[in-house]
Amino acid sequence: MSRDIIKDRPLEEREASILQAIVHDYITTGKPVGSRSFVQKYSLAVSPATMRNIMFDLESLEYLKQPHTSAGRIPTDKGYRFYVNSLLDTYDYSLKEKEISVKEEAIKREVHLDKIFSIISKMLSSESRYAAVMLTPRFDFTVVKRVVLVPMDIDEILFILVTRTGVVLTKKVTVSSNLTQDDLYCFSNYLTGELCGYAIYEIKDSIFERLRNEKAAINNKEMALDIAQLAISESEDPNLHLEGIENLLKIPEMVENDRLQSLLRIIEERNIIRRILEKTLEKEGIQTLIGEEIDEEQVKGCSMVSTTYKIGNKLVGSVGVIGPTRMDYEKVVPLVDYTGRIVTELLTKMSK
Amino acid sequence: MSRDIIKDRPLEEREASILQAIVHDYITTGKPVGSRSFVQKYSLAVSPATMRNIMFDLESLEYLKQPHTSAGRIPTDKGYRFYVNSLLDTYDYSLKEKEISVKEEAIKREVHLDKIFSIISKMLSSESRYAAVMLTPRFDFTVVKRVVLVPMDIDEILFILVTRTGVVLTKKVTVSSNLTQDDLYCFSNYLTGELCGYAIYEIKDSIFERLRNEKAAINNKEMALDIAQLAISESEDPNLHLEGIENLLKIPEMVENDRLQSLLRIIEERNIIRRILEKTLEKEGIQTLIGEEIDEEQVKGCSMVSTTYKIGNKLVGSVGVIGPTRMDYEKVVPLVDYTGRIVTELLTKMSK
DNA sequence: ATTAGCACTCGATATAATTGAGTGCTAATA
DNA sequence: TATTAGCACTCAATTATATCGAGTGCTAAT
Repeated sequence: MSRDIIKDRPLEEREASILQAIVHDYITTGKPVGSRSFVQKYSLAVSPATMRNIMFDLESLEYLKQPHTSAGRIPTDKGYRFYVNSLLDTYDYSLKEKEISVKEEAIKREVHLDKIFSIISKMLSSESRYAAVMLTPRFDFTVVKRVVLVPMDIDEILFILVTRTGVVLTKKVTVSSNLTQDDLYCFSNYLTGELCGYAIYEIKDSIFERLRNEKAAINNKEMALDIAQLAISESEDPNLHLEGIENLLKIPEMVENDRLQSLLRIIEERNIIRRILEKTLEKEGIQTLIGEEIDEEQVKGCSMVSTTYKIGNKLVGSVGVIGPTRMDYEKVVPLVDYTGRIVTELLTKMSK
Repeated sequence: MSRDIIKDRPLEEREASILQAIVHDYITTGKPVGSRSFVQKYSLAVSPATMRNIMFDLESLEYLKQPHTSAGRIPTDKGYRFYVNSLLDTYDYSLKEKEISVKEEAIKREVHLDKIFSIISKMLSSESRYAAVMLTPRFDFTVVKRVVLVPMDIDEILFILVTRTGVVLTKKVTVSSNLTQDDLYCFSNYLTGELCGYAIYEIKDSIFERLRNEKAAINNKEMALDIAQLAISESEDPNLHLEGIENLLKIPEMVENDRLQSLLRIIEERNIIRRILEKTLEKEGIQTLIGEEIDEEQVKGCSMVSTTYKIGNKLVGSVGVIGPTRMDYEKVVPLVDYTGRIVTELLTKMSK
């Protein structure tokens, strides 16, 4: 073993496996790992002194650190990173399939994406025992399939927009002039004809304008467009789900002193998480952000495991878990991966 | 002043006003109120000794208590109760109108009750700086106004049910046989005709059964009924909104040691709150539950201020605020009252 | 390269001392 | 009779001090 202090070199095999074990131990117990108790606990064939030497090396290489001089070692972000990377290399994702019971039947009949994503997030948070986060697809990107107007009252009509994914937008619109059933039927057909196949954002951006300048074959075209435009205008996308914060309150280290502040900011400033998740959209697949790798001043001592999901071949959102840096990655990583694939499958099936 | 220890007697005027002041002081500062500092702070024309005598009496009467022998006094539940009752007597609810800005425009076009109640709850929690709770009307009680079936795919149709309040239920239903536009139009009329005017629960309970045994004037009546029944079957009412728990995390006394457990239980076991709120439905108007008056073992050190709201003349739900016993009742009571009236107004308007 | 031995560190825990805002009681006063 | 001044007492909170033990780094022997 080289006692030379080199800041960066590949780990020897033994070092690597010991580092793994240390990180694992710390994740499960939460107590700094000391040399003596460690060799004892795992009945290792080395003396505490040797272990100390190894640990010293790992500390020089910045995989471990000591909370204070006379304490055991805990992983640094780099240590966690090493651990997680090994996991990622070796993991067999094909397992785990049955662990979650997705309420597919209920989801199949649901037409509000928000509800669906709520169900998924709740599932993920309760399964992981951390907080689940989910960035939902921008509604603006979904493609219109059909528009239906339904009379509700003498001066109110219901605007229904069905998208290609099966998601439905419904809004009430108040109109001044009296419209007959036939008028509405005619409007519906006109709007469906003109808007079908376009994404919401295209419609907002240019289609409306074009249609207004066009000559149409129906009476009262203006009114039909007014109705549609009003209903679509503020198609809010809250597009961030955050579920199961209560789980984080059960983790002692998250509640302690200043860490609670991090937590509060996460809850309140949802934009922080949104920003983080949006960044993960740049690359497909599972991603882990450990401690300081989360590049937000406000958030300290947290990690995030997330993955992207797709509709067909297009990345549309991501879903993941937020928890303390000392997170059970071994359990969470495959869980998140699995969830991502479920969502992809679900959405893709819907949009066919 | 009678130094006799009588367990219950009406308070003298001075005692009452001092009790008021003590409770108020404790609510704002959170520190036990001591005799010396109290007379000092408010430049009262009595000596600390006199104040001690009065406080002693108030303690004998169980309006105040001492956290420990050599500390100042804090209110008991009975003390808070006295304070709140005086507030209720004297309050001028007519103020406060403009303090909240209700996003009426957005709400008007919203057809999903859940969304509307979400907005209201969020408003209430951010305005009160405590957690808002809201029990929504049972969807089962709402009355059907119209049913519309819309084709979505070759084997999928969209079931839309408009209720008298303007709330819309939408569900996807998969059908085996091919249905034409005309079929659906016919179904829609049939279902509207038969179900209109009935409440969902009636339909579930008996109407379906009756219709199945009846001879109908349309083809494929069975299929129409199947569709409707499937869509309505699990008309979930999550019917409890809980918003702004993060506010409670900012209150030191809620985070401390065991109190956090109460909080966690509130979040996780939503049934607790549901139970409490359901009880408030028995009586119209504002209600306050202080400390132990909340008859749930799990919840300690919390108070709830709630009020009922109506559709027309019928009590349908309640809305309120949960916070620490040391809550700013003076602010919260009229706020909750106002919110309740807003909701009543809103719903009543919708259902006309 | 490994290990035994040993002095040293320092957080955690326990114990004692100090402080200060509070009390109750009593006797004098308005 | 109600109020007040005076005084001894209480006790949580703070500060100071001692002890313990699991941990370390270093050195010399294996």
